[in-house]
Amino acid sequence: MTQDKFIGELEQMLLLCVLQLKDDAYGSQIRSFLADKAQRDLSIGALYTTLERLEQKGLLSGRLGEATAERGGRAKKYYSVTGEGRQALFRSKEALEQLWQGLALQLAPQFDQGGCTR
Amino acid sequence: MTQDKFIGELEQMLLLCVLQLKDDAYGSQIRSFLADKAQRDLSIGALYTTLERLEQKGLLSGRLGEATAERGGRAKKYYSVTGEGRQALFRSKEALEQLWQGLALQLAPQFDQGGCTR
DNA sequence: GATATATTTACTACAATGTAGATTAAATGG
DNA sequence: CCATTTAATCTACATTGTAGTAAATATATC
Repeated sequence: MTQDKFIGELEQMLLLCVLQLKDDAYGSQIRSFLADKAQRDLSIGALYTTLERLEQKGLLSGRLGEATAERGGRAKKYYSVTGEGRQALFRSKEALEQLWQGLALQLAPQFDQGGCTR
Repeated sequence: MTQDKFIGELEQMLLLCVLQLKDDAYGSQIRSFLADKAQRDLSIGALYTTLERLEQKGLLSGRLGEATAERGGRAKKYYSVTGEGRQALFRSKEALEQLWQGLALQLAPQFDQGGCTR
């Protein structure tokens, strides 16, 4: 076993969302944030399933919030990234950066498709 | 359907390896490159399966090389990244960068674990 | 205070990706 | 030709990604 396993891309993204949202990181906020910043629209189910898995793996920790909702609704579950989660994120970032090394420029000029070819 | 689907992290990495290796991008080279640059060791099977899928999705294109091996051995299959592949890579990079935005610094100071807690 | 309604999480099932071990293919050297 | 080397394919299963539906729980209303 490689011991330090890699995390999936969506998992990475959700960890980052939680970090960014700080004290306001719960389900629907996270979902909106992801859609807004990364143009990635998840269904409710997809979101919570992944959040749950991250918690089980110890990369996120969740605690139920008080019943302080303005309107109605069930209690929110607030998430925060654990030390292990931060480490996982950092490793993924490093790996990707190594592979992108010196490649950014060669990529852009090739973007000439996108529909109309004539 | 969201039309522009996201690719997995390993898929990203393999596409990047192929770009980096240019005219020398075939199985075992890619595998070595990945292990070297990103500390990610794949089994032979894991590698080729993913390469094959990328080809099927049109993100990679492969062509069999001549029988120019120095020693013995089967013909190599050389890969190159298609325009669609470059586009997919670019999108993933953009999304991740958006989410990392302004976060890099807050991460480093937290790296104090790693074994001894006392 | 019973019930409609809003907000949020949990459950269930399936598709796509990630992973590896064993096998096959094809070339060279003796 | 047979052992050896190099490389790719096959088969099977684990992990992640995804979504639809249901359940929980608060407020509003009459």
